[in-house]
Amino acid sequence: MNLSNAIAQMIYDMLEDKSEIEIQRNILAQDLGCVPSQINYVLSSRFTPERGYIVESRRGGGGCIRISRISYDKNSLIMDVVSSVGSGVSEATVKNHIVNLIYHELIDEIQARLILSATNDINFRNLPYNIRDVIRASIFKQMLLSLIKE
Amino acid sequence: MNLSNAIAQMIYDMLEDKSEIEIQRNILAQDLGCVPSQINYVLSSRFTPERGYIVESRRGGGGCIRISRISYDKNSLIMDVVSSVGSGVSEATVKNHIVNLIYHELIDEIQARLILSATNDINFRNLPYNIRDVIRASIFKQMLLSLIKE
DNA sequence: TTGTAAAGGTCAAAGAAAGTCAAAGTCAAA
DNA sequence: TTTGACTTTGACTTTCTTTGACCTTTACAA
Repeated sequence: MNLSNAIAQMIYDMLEDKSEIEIQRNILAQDLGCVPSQINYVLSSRFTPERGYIVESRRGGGGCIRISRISYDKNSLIMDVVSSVGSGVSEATVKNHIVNLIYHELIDEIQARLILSATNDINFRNLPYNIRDVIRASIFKQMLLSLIKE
Repeated sequence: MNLSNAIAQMIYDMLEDKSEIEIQRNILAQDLGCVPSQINYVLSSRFTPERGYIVESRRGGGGCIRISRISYDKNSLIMDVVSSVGSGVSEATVKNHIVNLIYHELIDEIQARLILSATNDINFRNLPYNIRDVIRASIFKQMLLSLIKE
């Protein structure tokens, strides 16, 4: 297990029973024996809006980082995801959306697996990269739309 | 016995008592005294959907390859479909399979809609015809396998 | 009012995996 | 003997992580 995953896990744990936590970047980094900017990396790669998190911070003396979970209106979440996906989307971004959709119980594990396997890069092996993301976006959106079709 | 078979055998052995393993490509290659990309060759030639395997991976520091095996007996009908789909499949054929799978209650309505929208030709409109069926076949098989994973 | 220390932010380079692809090699069957 | 499927190899690519140098913002004391 790499460092970033460990840090992420620690933050997930802290968010277990609260919907919002405040951390001090330098202190957390010191506890973990890592460089402070690593915390930023973890936050920007894992605690994204796609996954349903908001990250805010305040600099200067007494500064801190606040991480909170967003709660969505369920009915419009899927449409929000559809419209936030542009003409192309990476595999990693799809994964982020899926994490959030599962969290909000809009899809179950099996449906998540179906979407992930349909959008997996393995299916596009022999296509040029710029086209892969376009096809993936189309598939992802079609699948999401099929979920709300009545 | 050639190298590829030896590698495959080693992986089969590791999967003997677990249904899922994680390996590190470079380490395995080093243990075996082969080039890392040989592992990819073995995986893509032998650990295929038709044979009931799902292969996933993560790059970068701490990256790894996860190989999971599907149990044949439980869902032999789905596996039959997977292996009857060749390297390419038409939209119409997918539909026929779906009807059949629903009839046998192996998938529900929502799952059927997900599969149909993922394999819909609309997603492949800017691809040449000969490629469409290949991509569709890959997606269809990956999705079916994901249903019986675990 | 201003200077300074104490936060956090940004970015790019280096490192650490895995993936791709095509050329070359092997070998058995026609 | 040729052909074609399968295998082996290695150069190059893509993705993700780690690190550190430098930047910006803020609170507070002088």
